[in-house]
Amino acid sequence: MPLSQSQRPLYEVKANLFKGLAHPYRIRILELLADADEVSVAALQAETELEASHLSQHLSVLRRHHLVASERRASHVYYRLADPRIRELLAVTRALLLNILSEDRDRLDAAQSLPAITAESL
Amino acid sequence: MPLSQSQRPLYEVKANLFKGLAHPYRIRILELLADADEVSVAALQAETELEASHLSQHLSVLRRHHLVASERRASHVYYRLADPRIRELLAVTRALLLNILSEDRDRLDAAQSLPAITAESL
DNA sequence: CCGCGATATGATGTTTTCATCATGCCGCTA
DNA sequence: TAGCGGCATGATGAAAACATCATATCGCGG
Repeated sequence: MPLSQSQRPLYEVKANLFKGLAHPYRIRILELLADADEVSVAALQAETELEASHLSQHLSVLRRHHLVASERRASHVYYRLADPRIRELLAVTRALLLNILSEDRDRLDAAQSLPAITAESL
Repeated sequence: MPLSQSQRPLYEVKANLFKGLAHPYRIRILELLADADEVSVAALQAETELEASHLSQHLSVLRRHHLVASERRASHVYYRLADPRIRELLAVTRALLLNILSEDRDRLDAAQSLPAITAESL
């Protein structure tokens, strides 16, 4: 029997959580859910333009990682974030990313202000 | 030419960041760095018990994702977090994880308080 | 200047994840 | 209850990430 999540070293569980987040479509899905509180699969499909079964697989990954919860009402299924802290996590990530990207841009700008590299300069 | 990070859709860049975090050893490394401000490769190797080149590859991944910065002094190389917000990100993640795990444990406890499943009961 | 300890890079086989397609299940409505 | 729309699951080939080993670089002491 594999170890249950709660008796594995915490850094493994953490890495596992990040694996759940490590795909562009899944980020998009989570951000849609973060903005809207509750979104139907049909709406997600419309927004993401993913093929139904492909979307469904990503939703399944998110469920497996306990990042989203789903509820069936009538013939539609609605998803929402499993925990409000996920919103917080996304927000911190965005802030971090903006820091990193702006430093990148600075480096890029600095590089571009240098003289161009030509065949002769080598 | 591939798109530079800063001109790609943000959700791709975000997913990419999470990919950088999506490995147990890399989490361990980041946590060691988060606690200590600056750690030499030799110390990281001692703590993680990784083979040198294996550790070095993970450090290289972390560098590529701009999560850590390194500096060589004398014959040793020292690593530190590239941005203080990474500490914040790890903290939020820990908090989120504890929420998720405690809910897991609740479900587990509830399940264990039910009568056992036996061959006869099926 | 040579060799050694410390770290990094490259190449390769293996495992994991992704994308796609086919198929299955469920609840609604005719 | 038959059939359809909405969603999920399973199987398969392709792509990416991982682990391991061999090799390369860099600084220092001898």
